[in-house]
Amino acid sequence: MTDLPKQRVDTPTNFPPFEQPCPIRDVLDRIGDQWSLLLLESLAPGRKRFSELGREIGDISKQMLSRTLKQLEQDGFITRTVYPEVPPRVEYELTDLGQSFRGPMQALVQWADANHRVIVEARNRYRGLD
Amino acid sequence: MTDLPKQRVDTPTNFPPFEQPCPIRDVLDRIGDQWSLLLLESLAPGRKRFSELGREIGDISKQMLSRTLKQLEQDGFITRTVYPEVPPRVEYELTDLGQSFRGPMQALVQWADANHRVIVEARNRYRGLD
DNA sequence: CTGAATCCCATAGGATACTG
DNA sequence: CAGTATCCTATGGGATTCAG
Repeated sequence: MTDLPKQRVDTPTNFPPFEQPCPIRDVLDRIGDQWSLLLLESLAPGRKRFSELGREIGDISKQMLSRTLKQLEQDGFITRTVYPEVPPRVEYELTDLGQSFRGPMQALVQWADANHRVIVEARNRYRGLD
Repeated sequence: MTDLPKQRVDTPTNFPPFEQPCPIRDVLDRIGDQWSLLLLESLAPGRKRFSELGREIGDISKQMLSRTLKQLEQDGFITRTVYPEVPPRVEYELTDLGQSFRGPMQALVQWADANHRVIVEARNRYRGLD
């Protein structure tokens, strides 16, 4: 029984609460994990099957691959199609929602790619003046 | 002594490794945490001080506020200015790098805002067919 | 092959108390 | 006010094993 993660309405903490649970945070909490973005990227070219995704990502465990795909399916980013064959085959594919996400995702990816160098330099500079 | 997080080159796992440590992942690992994006958003309008940010975010602990700001500073997203006054005042402000990040960030935020409803519906639909 | 279940550890992140 | 240090819990996520 996978009880879905509750919405963080619990402990207020030492700063006075301010905004209601916002959509941004809700979305980011889901696709902000270690693998979601990578998987959506991998699925961008087209439908792929389980192990194919595993190979492409490289260092993801089967467990996390499975979990993350399920999350993405639940949230409506991808579809999961099972082919009742002898060695089972399952294919994943972006939904319209998933496709529509490619825009902002690409913006992010491109920015990261373009600015990675600057960031690394900043880190090194920071370390330098310890 | 805050030893910086190492680069995940350790255990290969059960899938054969595939890509070298990529910039995307490196960047996302940093701004993909629970608070970075929120803070960058908060700082978008202009420079703000520590407690001001804390109040705006609402449910962030002082500790995480401090840590996250330091991370963002290290990576060159923001600057930290200390005013040697009686009650100390510290202000944070986006750097050029931080500013340049607003583009992709806004894309993401707007998408999240626009599609949150659809996602929530997808989740509920999924729960329905248990 | 595609997962689910179990075990286990490392880390994120909150609470609190203390400092300059 | 703006942090830092300490402690502690919850969660993320890998490894391994089991199942259809």
